[in-house]
Amino acid sequence: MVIYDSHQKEKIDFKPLKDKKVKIYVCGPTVYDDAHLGHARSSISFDLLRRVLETLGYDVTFVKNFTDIDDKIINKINATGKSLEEITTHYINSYLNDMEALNVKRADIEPKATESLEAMFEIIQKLLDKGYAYKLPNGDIYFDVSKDEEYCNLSNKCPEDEGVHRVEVEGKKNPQDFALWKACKGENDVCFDSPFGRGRPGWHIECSAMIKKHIAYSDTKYQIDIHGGGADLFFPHHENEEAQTYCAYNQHLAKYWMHNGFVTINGEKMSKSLGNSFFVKDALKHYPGEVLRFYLMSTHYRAPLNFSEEDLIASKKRLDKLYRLKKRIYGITKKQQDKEFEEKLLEAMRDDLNISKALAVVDEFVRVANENLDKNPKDKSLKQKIISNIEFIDKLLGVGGSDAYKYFQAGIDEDTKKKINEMIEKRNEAKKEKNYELADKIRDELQQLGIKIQDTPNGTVWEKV
RNA sequence: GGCGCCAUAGCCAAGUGGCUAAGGCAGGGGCCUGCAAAGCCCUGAUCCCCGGUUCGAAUCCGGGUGGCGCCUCCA
Repeated sequence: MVIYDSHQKEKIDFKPLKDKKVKIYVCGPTVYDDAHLGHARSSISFDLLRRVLETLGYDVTFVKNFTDIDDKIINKINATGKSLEEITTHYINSYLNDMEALNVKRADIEPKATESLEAMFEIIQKLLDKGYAYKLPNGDIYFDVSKDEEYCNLSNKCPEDEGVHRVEVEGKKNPQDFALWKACKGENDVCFDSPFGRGRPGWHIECSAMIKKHIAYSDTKYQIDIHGGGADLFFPHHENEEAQTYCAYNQHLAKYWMHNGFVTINGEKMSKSLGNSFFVKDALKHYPGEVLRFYLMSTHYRAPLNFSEEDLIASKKRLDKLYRLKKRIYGITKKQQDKEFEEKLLEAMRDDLNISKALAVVDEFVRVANENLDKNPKDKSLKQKIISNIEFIDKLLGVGGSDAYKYFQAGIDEDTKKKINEMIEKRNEAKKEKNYELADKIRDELQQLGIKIQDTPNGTVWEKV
């Protein structure tokens, strides 16, 4: 496996810290709102990584956190009058539902920040003891970047002079210093007890703590193998995580850093502050999760993906072809492994998740399979290989696993299905009597209902347009 | 202002020094079909511009132009 490391800025051979074990931590969402397509893409990107590693035989431990305490959540509490728990539980469930629809595997561990406070206290205490952190008179605790010689080596993105904006707080030693602990700010704040007084954690400390608590090695140069997240998290979030962990434990945080590119709309980053968010749950009203997944993963994970419905439709047509092939071999249950195909697909994906190459391999497989089925419609061995290959595609890429008929008939209720079948029956009778005028009329009627039919050797089948 | 990323056919998108620049969508032609649909076959770009390195560059270097991101919460 070769992956692109954001820190070294090049593709490098992946070698786990220990044996065949791989520990991955991905920054999950802050749960104050529904997931948008950007969350979906990030999730799918790292889901692909996980699937490839697992298929390669690695023993993967995958952790994705929920940030369930932060300013936006507090704002929501104050705006709605609901409790923290109510709000975060609601959005966590919503997120998990969306990701399930996108066929993203659940993480092995899904820690919440509010349940990892002890681990944060430990890090903060160590940083205070070692002189890497200082407490202000108001109770806030800051990380002192000037004490960390390695600060900024990870992302290399620290501004030398004044940045455009920065959180200004009275008493901070350096503008770049960031909060480890924020003292309670009054009635409308959400606060927890701590050895440093009541307050709440800074954002960056949460991830360092959850990593330490759940998966970190303590006897290696790095705590985990891979740390992932959106490209916007590289600086300052990941830089700060690394600084805290390194200064507290004298271990680097992760051996490999991976960052996914953004989903953009009209070329601009999709984000809540820009007001151009596109929620997953809304997209799911119009397109099946699998179609959405296929579209979002069809651009390499590091490149930006400019969302367009036109491209999504084009992408769906590509997936349709896989399912039409699957329909052609419907009913076959025996499998015959096709090692050559699996190796080809895997080879593409193990090159830093080269999805374009992988999908080209899938396209070629579909084309050749159709060609061979045209020539030898009864070739059992061929059909068994096709079944096996589609299963492998599902395992590795997370698409193609649905029932082929249901895929094309999604969103059509039973009554309508019955009606469609009756019309097709009538048309077939008309065809038998060579009453093509009537047959064509029925076909037109179906077309008007949004139903496209195909006469095949196995009878007439239909699809929702 | 600091630090980065990107620019390949109508659209999406691989390729990072060398056979005829992958693949998909759309378009055109054909086979198949009662006609369709589906499927299959054929069909398209010299790679943003200028200069350089090299026997040889879309691929490396320099300079432009254009787009985007991070530096503030953010996947």
